[in-house]
Amino acid sequence: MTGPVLAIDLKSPVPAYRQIVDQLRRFCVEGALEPGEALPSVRRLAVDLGVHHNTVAEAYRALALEGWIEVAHGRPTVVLERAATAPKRERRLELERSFERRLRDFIAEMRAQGLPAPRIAGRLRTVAEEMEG
Amino acid sequence: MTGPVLAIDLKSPVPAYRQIVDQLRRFCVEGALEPGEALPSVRRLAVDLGVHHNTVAEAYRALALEGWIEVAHGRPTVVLERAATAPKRERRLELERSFERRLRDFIAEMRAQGLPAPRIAGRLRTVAEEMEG
Amino acid sequence: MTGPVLAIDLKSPVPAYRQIVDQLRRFCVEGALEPGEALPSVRRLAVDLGVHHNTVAEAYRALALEGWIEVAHGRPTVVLERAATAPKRERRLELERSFERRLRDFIAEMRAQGLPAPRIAGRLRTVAEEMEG
Amino acid sequence: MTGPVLAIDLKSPVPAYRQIVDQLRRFCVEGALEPGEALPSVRRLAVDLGVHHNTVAEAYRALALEGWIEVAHGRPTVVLERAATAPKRERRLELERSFERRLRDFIAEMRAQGLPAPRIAGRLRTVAEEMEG
DNA sequence: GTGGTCTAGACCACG
DNA sequence: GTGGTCTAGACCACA
Repeated sequence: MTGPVLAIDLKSPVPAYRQIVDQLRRFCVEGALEPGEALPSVRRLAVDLGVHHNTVAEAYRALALEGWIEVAHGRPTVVLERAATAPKRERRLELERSFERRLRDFIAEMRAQGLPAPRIAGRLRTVAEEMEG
Repeated sequence: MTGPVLAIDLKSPVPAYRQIVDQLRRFCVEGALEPGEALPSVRRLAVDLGVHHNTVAEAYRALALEGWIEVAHGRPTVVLERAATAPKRERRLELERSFERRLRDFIAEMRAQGLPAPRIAGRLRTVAEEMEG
Repeated sequence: MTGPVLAIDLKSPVPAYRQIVDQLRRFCVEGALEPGEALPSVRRLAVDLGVHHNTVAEAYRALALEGWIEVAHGRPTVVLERAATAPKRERRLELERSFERRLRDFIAEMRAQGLPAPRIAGRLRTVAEEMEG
Repeated sequence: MTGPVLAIDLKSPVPAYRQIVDQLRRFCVEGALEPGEALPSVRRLAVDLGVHHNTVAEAYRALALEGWIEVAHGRPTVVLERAATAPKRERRLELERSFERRLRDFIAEMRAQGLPAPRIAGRLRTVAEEMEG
C-alpha cells in the first residue's frame, strides 16, 4: 500500500479507529486498494499514524467483519475480492431514505459552521460527476 | 411546530439525542423552523418519539449551546434569530477539506452497503440543484 | 420603597425570582429597607421589572419564609423587625467553612472569565472596609 | 490528583455536578491542578464522592466545554494548558458590575444566616491579601 | 404546566 | 480499563 495515504485527526470527535475504517473502506470501494494487495501490519500502521496498536487492530477487525479484508495470524492482511452485494428492493429503498436524510443533516451541520452553500453545492456536483464519469 | 416531522431510528448506531440535534439543526438551517417559533416541550416530544425525556432534554441543551434555541425554566423553548457566521479564510479551507473527506467516506459507506453509485450520484445532483436554485 | 432600586437581568442564569430575593434580602441586611416599611405590591413590582406576577409572588413568599417580610391578603407587604440570629458555635463554624469555599469558588469563576485578580482583590477590600467602617 | 480534595454537600441547594465543576475550576485557576495532570476516572470519583457516575461525567463534560480539561474515550481525563483570556474593556466592566452585585448578594445571604459581619470582613481581607501577596 | 437534577443500573464504544 | 448513551422514575425549581 504505497498509493493511498491515511490521515487521521486525533482532535476530531470521530474516534480514531472509525477514521481508519472509513478511509480504508473508501479506498476499497473507490479502487485505490485492489484485491490481493497487502495492508501494512497493525503495529507498523499504528506507529505511522501515532495511535495505539489496539486501535489499528480493532479497525482491521471491523473491516474483516464487513468482508473487505482478511486478517490471519502470522500472515499479512490482504484485501479481498468483493462481490457487489445487491440488496433487496425494500432494503435499498430504506438505504436511500437513510442516505438522503443523513446527507441533508450533514450538509446542514457544515452550513451551520459557516461553509457557504455554493461551495457545498459545487463539491456535491464534482463528486457526482466523478462517480458517473 | 406542526410542519417539520422528526423521525429517529433507535436501531441506528447514531445516538438518539444526536439524531434529534442533527434534524432540528437542519430544520433551523433550512428555514423549516423559524425564529420565535416554539418547540414542543421536552416531555411531549419524548413521548412522540418514544424516548426518555432526558434524551430530548440533552438534545435541546446541545442546540441551546450551539445558539439555535433558547431553553428556560417554566417557559416554552423557542428558536432563536441566528446571525450568519462567516469563518476566517483558514478555517473555511479546513472546513472544506473536512467536508470533502467526510462526504467521500460517507458515500463509500453507503456504497459498501449496496446503494448503487448512480443513485447516489443522482441524489447528490438533486441536492446540489436545490441549494443553488 | 423609593430608595433602593431593583434590577434584574433576564438573561442571567440566575433565575428571576432568585435575583429578587437576593436583592431584597440584601436591602434588609444592609438597612436600605427598614422595618415597617412597605414593599410595592406583587403586581406593581412585576410590571416594573417586566416579569410575571407569579415570579414576584414566589420571591415574596420565600422572603416571608426567611422571616424578612410579612405578606397578608389585602394589606401591603411590610418589612419585619428582625432579631439578629446568633447561631450555635458549631453551626457558625460550618457557615464559615461554607462561606470560604463558596467565596473562593466564586472568585475562581470570575477569574476564569477574565476578571483580573487585582481588581477582584481591590473590590474585596472595599467591601470589607464598608462592613467594618 | 492526590493534592486537592473535593468535598460536596448533598444537602446544598447547589446541584452536586455544579459543586464539582466549581471546585475543579478553582483548582485549575489557583494552580492546585496543573496542565497535563490526570483527573480520577469518572466512576472512581463518583464512588469517592458518593454520587452517581453520571453526575461526575456531566461535571467533566462541562469543564471540557469551558476548556479546562480534555476528556476522551478510553483515555484518562487530563488538565489542559489554558491561555489567559483578556476580555474587552466593555465586557470587563460588565463582569465587574456583575461581580460586585453577586458578591454583595452572597454576603447578605450569609449574614442573614447569622454569620457575623466582622468575620466576613476578616475573611474578605484574608483572601484579598492572598491574591495580592 | 415548563425544564433541571439525580439515582439505579443496563449496555455500548473506545483504546 | 476508560467514557458515552439510554431508560426508569423520583423529586426539585421555575413561571
